[in-house]
Amino acid sequence: MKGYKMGNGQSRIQKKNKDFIMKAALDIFSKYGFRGSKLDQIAKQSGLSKPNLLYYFPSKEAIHRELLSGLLENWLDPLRSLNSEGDPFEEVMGYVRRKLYLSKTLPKESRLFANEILQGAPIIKDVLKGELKYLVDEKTKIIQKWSDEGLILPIHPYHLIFSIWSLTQHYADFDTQIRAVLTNEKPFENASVYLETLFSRLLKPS
Amino acid sequence: MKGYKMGNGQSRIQKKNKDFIMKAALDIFSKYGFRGSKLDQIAKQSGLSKPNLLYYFPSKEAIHRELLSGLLENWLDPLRSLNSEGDPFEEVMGYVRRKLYLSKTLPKESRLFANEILQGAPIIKDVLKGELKYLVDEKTKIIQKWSDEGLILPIHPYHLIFSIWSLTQHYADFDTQIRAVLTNEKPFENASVYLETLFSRLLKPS
DNA sequence: GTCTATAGTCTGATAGAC
DNA sequence: GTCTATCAGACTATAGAC
Repeated sequence: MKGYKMGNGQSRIQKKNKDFIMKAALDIFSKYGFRGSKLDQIAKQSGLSKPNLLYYFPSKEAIHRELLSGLLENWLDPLRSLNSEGDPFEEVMGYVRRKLYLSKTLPKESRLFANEILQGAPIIKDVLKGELKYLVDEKTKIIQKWSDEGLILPIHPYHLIFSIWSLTQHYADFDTQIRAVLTNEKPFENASVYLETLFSRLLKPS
Repeated sequence: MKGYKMGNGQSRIQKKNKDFIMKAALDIFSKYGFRGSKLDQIAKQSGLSKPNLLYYFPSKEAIHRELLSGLLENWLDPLRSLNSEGDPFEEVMGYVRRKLYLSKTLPKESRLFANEILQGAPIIKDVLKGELKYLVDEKTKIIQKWSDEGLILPIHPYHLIFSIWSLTQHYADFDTQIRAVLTNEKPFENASVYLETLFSRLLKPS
């Protein structure tokens, strides 16, 4: 086994250590943002020494960029699969469910994204104005059509998308506040039921 | 006029400089969080020298704490005035309108709050678990009663509050993302109409 | 009250032994 | 590949002149 290389030219150990670093970096960057995060913390959290971090990555910024770019695909995919051929309400609700699932399973990634946006999106601004805007423009056309045809209630398609983003991501991003208020409940389980009701009343023709 | 003191023992100039500092600090802290913000930036932004900042405030942390505590009253008040004697839908909608107005007029304060929550609320956790939780517990009882009596549609009162928080604050906190997608629109004006529709369909008995 | 100068600490990154 | 040692710059905060 010794000397065995992975497909991308990295040994098992290299891959494992890179994973440790990425996991630790996600912990720290998602909490404190880029400038508030220190390599010392990430080193400690990952169990590696600070110079060793910089053996695997050229700089602090490189770690941060790699985290963000790994995140973006995950973030855009749920909207991509909204299908113009499907049942209108189920398609929108499917998007809601996928976004809520992301918030539940990847809350730190959600907070990393939130931190980036709060700072004015210095790194991903181009993606937002390009790929994201293009995707939203496409999908809102579909929603507008459904709305015009009476398959769902009349709705502002862009703000519908924004409300899906806000309602689902809130459970990850403001987790601390929600748990401070809800002491005896599992937030995500009731959120799931609540959002079904909300979007049903918002969109289903009666 | 020379030597005139304000009621709290501060001269006009002192008050004015403190204001400059607080305004600059809000700009910086709301973007980068506490640890990501540097006194140099705040000094430059406020037009004062760095040692002069520390003449008015004992430390960087003191500036941050004063910003947060000044914010909290603003943040809790809109919920406080939800009145059990009023018209149920109008009372909830009034809360939505007040929160959206805060997001529109104080977006930086909203992002300062978001940053504090993302970091696990190290400073205001006690307020969240105390004052905020108490307030939410009280108001959700009122909403539950309205719901039980059929004055509004059946609803999970806590998640209704969360959805009001998320939908209104999103327009301030994720402003960068929204403006990247919506290039030809004034977000807050359409948000106002959209949220009227959303909460009307969600709550009004038909 | 405001400044320059600087103390003392922290931070990202590098050098070099093993 | 990983470590110890350390550099150069940045950071919060203080001292002391004016």
